[in-house]
Amino acid sequence: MNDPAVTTLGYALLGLIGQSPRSGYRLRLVFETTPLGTYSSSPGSIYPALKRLERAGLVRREAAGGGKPLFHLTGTGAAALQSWLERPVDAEEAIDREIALLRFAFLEGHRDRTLSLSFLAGFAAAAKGQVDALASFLAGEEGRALSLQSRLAVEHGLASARASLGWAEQAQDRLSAEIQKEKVR
Amino acid sequence: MNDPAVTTLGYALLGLIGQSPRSGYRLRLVFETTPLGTYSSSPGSIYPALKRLERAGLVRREAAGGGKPLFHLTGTGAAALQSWLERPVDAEEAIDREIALLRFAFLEGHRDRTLSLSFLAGFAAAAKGQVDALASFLAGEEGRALSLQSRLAVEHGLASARASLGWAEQAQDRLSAEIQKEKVR
DNA sequence: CCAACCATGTAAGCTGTTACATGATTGA
DNA sequence: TCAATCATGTAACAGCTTACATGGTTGG
Repeated sequence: MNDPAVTTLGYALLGLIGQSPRSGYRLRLVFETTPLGTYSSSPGSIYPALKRLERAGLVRREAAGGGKPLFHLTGTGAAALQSWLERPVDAEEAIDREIALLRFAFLEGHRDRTLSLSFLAGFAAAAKGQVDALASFLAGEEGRALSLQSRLAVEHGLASARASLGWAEQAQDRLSAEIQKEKVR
Repeated sequence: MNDPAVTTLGYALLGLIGQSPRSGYRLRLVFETTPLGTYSSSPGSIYPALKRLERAGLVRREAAGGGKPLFHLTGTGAAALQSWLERPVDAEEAIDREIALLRFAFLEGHRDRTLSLSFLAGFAAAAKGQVDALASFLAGEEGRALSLQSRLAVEHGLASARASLGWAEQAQDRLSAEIQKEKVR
């Protein structure tokens, strides 16, 4: 993590709050009702995480017009989110692709769509790296010594990395197309 | 987990020890040099995990012929491993497929290959369930409201689940073929 | 009025991470 | 002899999970 004090759950919260200010409960519901639920979560993790973000000065509770207080990003919080979003895709993220995908989803908040495109390029490169690494592991000495089922298990990783690679290429096309349409309009 | 006291790392260790007795250091090296490294690890997690398994009576240190002591499975340990391996693939494992794959790799230890085949059938069904869930999420109200990038992020999950499904079908064929060959021989 | 949902928390326990510590053995 | 690798740990810290606790509001 860029900011050592912020976990993946913390960044997910920052990203959601960045989309629109919400209460703790609303944030919890997002995790409960969307595929974002992978970053899990129960009151026992979300509320303390929000408190940490608050203590770190990344979010602020603000009650607008007599309603319940909602969480808003502070300047520092927006900057922390931004720098997390712009981090290059590393090898770790090529293996555990969910975190990278989370970043991709939140990258949409930015006007500058080229950020998303370069993210996809980096993601594709990382996926390709994983494909190559697994393929050469299978072709190498250790790989050839594997039993059928261990080999199949590794091949699953390979198939999964290939799927990610294919997805990234297609996503680049679709995003470019959308950018073109926006230019024309 | 079946046994509440055993984590994924614990089962990975049980599986490896079940393949062949090893020292703590050898076990660590496996994690450092193979794709199993996803279940991570540093001395600070492996040694305490081994100690827990020992305390729980699932493994035993045994020094054969004056060498360094190696970890062996106890009867209880072998039973715990077995029941973990035979657990049906649930929805959670369909999302986070790595744990399921770990079980698949270790299932090879069993003579009875039909266990592996039924595992693959269950895995395929779970993957299909994920595919359907994500597809209907995208087709539903919430899905249609998604921005392009959020939609693409979910589609990545879909592509990944489809890859798993395809892999499982192919794996079933290859495993069946191998079983046929064994019968003939 | 009562159930369901809104809304926010705390506490115990456990596991994993990082970093540090220690000593034996082996090869150049 | 000195560095690398073998080999096994401990300690501090932090985060997540589960379970429990509390009270307001709304609809049938």
